Amino acid sequence: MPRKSLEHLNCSWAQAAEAMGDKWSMMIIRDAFYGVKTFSAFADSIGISKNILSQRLEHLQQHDILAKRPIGTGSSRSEYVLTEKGKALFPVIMALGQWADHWIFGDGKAPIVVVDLEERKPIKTLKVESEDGRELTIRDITFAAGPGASDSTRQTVAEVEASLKSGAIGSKL
Amino acid sequence: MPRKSLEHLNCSWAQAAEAMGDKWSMMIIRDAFYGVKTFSAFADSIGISKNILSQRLEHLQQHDILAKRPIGTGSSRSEYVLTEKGKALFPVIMALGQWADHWIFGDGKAPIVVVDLEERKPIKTLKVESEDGRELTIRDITFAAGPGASDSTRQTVAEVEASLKSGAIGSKL
DNA sequence: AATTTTTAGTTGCGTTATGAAACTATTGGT
DNA sequence: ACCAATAGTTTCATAACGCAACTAAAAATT
Repeated sequence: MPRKSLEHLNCSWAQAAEAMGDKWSMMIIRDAFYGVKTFSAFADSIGISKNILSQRLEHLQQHDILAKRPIGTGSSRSEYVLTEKGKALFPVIMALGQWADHWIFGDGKAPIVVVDLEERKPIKTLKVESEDGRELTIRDITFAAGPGASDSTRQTVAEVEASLKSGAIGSKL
Repeated sequence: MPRKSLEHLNCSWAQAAEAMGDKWSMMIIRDAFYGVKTFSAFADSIGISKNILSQRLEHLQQHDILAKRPIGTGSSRSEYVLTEKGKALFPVIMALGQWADHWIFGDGKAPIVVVDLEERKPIKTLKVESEDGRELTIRDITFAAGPGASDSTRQTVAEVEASLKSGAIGSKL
């Protein structure tokens, strides 16, 4: 029984989970944002076995989140850096850190503070907002079938608007 | 060799990864936000084996992300719902979905659209911002030791400010 | 009221992934 | 030329996964 994959699912979160959804990949990405670049620096920083690290670096490269490139010019040694796609995880990583800061460590007890280099002050807490800037909770939104919805349910943006008026597919908590 | 845990690490991301850092937990949380509540609904929705689902629901309860409660009043059957701590993952889940929408499916091809119930329009893309509202990239921030930094490096907010002026511990990408 | 179906799990077992240590090969420093 | 560090790969015991079969209680159906 080969291990189950989520890759075939037409779902953003399934795809995200497949790309970075294990604890080692998450720690490697965190380290990459932190500025860690070399194999042994990753290994030392997160205490991962070298064979597993090797595997995960390969996985993250295949998903175009990390890229392996020669260190400096003309060196045959290499380093791992975030791609554009990887750097785009910035809001995800920040939101996750803020969540743990608040809900695991408690406010004012976070081991690491993320600071804006210009103002030298902690960054703003990420919030979900409507197009016009109202702060939203889970009760204020719904999930609707999008233009890339699977198979026969494919629809245009206009059709999504229509489906929203007549119930949509989302749910209230 | 027991499986390695990140629980002892004094790091927000390690704690977050330990709590929700595997693909099944992520999918269960996504489903919970979507409104899924019962054991079999989770199983059908994400195609997970029942023994693994059982384990993960237990894990998420232990981390106070999900709570098990009787369905309706006086019923002996139960359902799983997000706790306050679980609901606080809202920005994380939204940021992750937006990332995959853009970088895996491509804009305008997302299978699911998250819509503001009031305006009936897609929600705003989450961004990292400074305290005064400037949009920040990874190059605009640094990581500094916080008040809860481990062991001997513990310091006050004032000391963090001071350490920032003299180099800090963060890095540039 | 008796029967069937659904729900919510648990148990057993073969297969896969992980983790520690040992091993290799290349590079950098002295 | 020598020694240490870097960047992995290989080996093997053990833990976790995944399927199928099983159980027990509640809900629905006859």
